[in-house]
Amino acid sequence: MREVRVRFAPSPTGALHIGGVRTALYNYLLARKHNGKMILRIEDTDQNRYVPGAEEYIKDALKWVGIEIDEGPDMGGPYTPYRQSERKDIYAKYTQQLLNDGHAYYAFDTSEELEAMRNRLKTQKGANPQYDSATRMEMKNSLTLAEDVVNEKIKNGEPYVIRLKVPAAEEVELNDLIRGKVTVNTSQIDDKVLMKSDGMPTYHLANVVDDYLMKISHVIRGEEWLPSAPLHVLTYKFLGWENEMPAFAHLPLLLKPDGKGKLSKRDADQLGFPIFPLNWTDPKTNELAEGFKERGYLPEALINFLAFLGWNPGTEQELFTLEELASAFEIERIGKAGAKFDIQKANWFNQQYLRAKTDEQLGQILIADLKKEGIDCETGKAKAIASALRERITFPKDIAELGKIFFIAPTSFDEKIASKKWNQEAITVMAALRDEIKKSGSLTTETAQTILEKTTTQLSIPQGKIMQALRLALTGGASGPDLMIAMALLGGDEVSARLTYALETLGEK
RNA sequence: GGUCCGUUCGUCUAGGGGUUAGGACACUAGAUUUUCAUUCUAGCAACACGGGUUCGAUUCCCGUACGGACUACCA
Repeated sequence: MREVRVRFAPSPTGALHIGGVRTALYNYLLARKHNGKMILRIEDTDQNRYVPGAEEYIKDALKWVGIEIDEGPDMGGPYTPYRQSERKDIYAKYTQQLLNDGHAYYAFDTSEELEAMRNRLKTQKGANPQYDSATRMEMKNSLTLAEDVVNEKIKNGEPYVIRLKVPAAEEVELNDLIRGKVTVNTSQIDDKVLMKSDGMPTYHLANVVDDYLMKISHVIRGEEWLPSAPLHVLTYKFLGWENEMPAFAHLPLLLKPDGKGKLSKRDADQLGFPIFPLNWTDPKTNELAEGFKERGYLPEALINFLAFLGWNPGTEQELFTLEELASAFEIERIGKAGAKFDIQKANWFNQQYLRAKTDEQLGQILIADLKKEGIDCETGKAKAIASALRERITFPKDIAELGKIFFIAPTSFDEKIASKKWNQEAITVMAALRDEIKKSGSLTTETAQTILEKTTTQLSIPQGKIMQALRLALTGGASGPDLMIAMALLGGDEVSARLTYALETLGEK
């Protein structure tokens, strides 16, 4: 088998979509599995859609999820440059070859003329409204115009494009690694523009030329390319590269969670989850789209989740590191059908990976988040809080959100719980408990438990009846970590102060 | 409209001519946790439809339906 060389070839037209991240991931996994190379190629041949900052964003996003690039615009490589706008003369050379061999031709039709042709054909039953073997002889091109007229037009600087001369009726076969044999008749393919009037190649030409020159072994890309893949095969043939043609694998699309159709930013916004890996500010609208990173998703969780959207190892293992994914990955195990994007599963992965962190790591997250709110927390305490909270967090920010109660006393109380649980019994116990705690000095998980037991037995009130009232008094809410641990973390003084405040505020009603 | 691609629980999927069609997320219930969460156990729940082929089809073939992609001097 030849050296595995794959490429991720995004267009810098905006933020990298989550689907693009998955495409990059599958490419990367194949490269890693076979000790091959991962190439980043920037496909910036459309000057109208170019968005400043997009290329940087793409690189940052790949870096964040852990996809490493072996060759690309920044680090270079044996087939430099890796930005298509810098390869114009290369494309010109091969376009000329195609022209010389009679596989391509000049076309001078204006956009109005093209539109008129399409409109005319649309009304005819059975006709494809496209520039192809059936229509090209009616158009203005080097096939219909005399040679000297063509030369004259070019000399005068008239705008022209170069089109591929697709044969009339041939079966073009393509063996897709995911879909198997795909056959298309050339009568369905139009004479695609290879070179635009601004001298830039189109995707169809640039992608074939670059994949060949960069010795790409596998083209793994989205399903939206499947219909034009036969055209690319044809181009390889015309260029004489049929034997070096890469293998193709067209990935199923990522679909919207509800309903039908492919996942769009709109759907994500509506359902309240990100679609870009990192924060992205649209330079046109100045609108900020929050990224998975900023939303609290761990890169390893996102990757694991994404990998399973359309692929699975065939075993029952669900949690995979990037390295494990790479060794388990097989193109043949990629599914054919589109996968709906289920953010709940992503959340579950995130929870799994977050919990796998140590108390130290979680404690550091807590310290950093608290600092933003002007709260200082020493590492020992942070670790203890993290340990108490670790089972109840999905996102890193949850630690500080839940842990805040250890630093900020409640100023208000959940009314529902108060009306249900703050009764005479509770008040009696709370008051007694406060007095006991005041006397006892320091508080540990064990002493808190002992004091609570002692107090409730003395008053002969079952503990279970007042636990929620106690939590309410201490935290203002109805849920949280183990109460004894919470009391020890708070310390005797703070506990009695909070009990006093609760007794005063909630009163006897 | 045309071309191409697809269709197993609500979702991600395993499987594959004879299976109690398996797992995970979500959901529901019970246990544990003197609360909540966690954890554990159980439950709910799927082969789009119609024809073939076959002793037998969810699996193979053909249609139909539905869905998607493409149909630009965008990628």
